[in-house]
Amino acid sequence: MNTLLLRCAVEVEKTGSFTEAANNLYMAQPNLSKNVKKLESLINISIFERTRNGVIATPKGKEFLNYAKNILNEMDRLEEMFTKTPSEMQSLSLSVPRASYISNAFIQFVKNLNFEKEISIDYVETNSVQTIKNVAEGHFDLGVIRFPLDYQRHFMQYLENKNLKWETLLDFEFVVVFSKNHPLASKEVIQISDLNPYVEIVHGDVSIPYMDNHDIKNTIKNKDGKKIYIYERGSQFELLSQINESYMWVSPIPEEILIRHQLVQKKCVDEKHIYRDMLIKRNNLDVYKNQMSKWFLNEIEKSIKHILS
DNA sequence: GGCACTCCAGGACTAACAAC
DNA sequence: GTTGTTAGTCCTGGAGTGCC
Repeated sequence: MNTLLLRCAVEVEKTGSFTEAANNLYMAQPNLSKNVKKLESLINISIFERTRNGVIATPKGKEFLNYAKNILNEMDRLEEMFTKTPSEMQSLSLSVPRASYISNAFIQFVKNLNFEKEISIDYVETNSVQTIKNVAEGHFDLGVIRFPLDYQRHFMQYLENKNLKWETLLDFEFVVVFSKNHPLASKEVIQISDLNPYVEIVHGDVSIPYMDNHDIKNTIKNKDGKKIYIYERGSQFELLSQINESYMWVSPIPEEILIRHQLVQKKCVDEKHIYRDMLIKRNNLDVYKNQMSKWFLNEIEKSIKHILS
């Protein structure tokens, strides 16, 4: 008995056809047929019941094939462990919202990479609808989307239509962030009306499934106020730290970033909307098999614990 | 019933390789 | 170089299914 015979039998069970299994294994059908027969004579059982519409495994055959699959998996793991070369590519692509705790996790993730090996990482910050598109179309491995819980139904329907899986990362209330020199910086209790005299910095490409831009802008609080729309996160911190009259609604920011940019964040007593950050992935992609994904998600978890502590 | 199609299996043959 | 073994292909046959 050898692993080739086992692979033949396992492939036949997988496809339910000698012909298809032979194609998949790049061998002629008669040879595959002989290999399976040889295996059956070696173990003295019939692994398959041959029918006109293909083959099905017998009860004994199923039992045998389960052992065979375990052996082949172990063989593959063994081979993988000892044939990986130092040049093996570390690759991951992420499409995420503009969130400091996520970028912090990303930095920690990158710090842990092996710089001796090849690296190919894509990290894009964009809106939730674009992230869903990026992941659904296979351009990115993982995505994180953000939406107000009021719009959960829209997003769930959209994710289902795109055949994506999801899991919740974090529910939170937006906090308001501004310069430590902002007139409100010393105020203990902030109300939404306190912000009216000041300039709000807003991400300009907010998007909600099944809603057009006009509808979305109508949902934004303080819609008649003073606004600066930005499309990348670097400018946001520069504006907030340099323009003392500016403020922004954000997810909770890690303390070290606030210190670095000389910012303060405060809860607003009358802001009660809950937002949700959600991890999304394609149905056919088992990201937990991907070591890189695991590392990144581990850093996200740590980052979330950090901002909640 | 006849025919075409599909699937599996067996026989004949070939090529590569190791042992002597 | 010869022989035996192994693993592969090609050709073909048997048998079931679907269609007319």
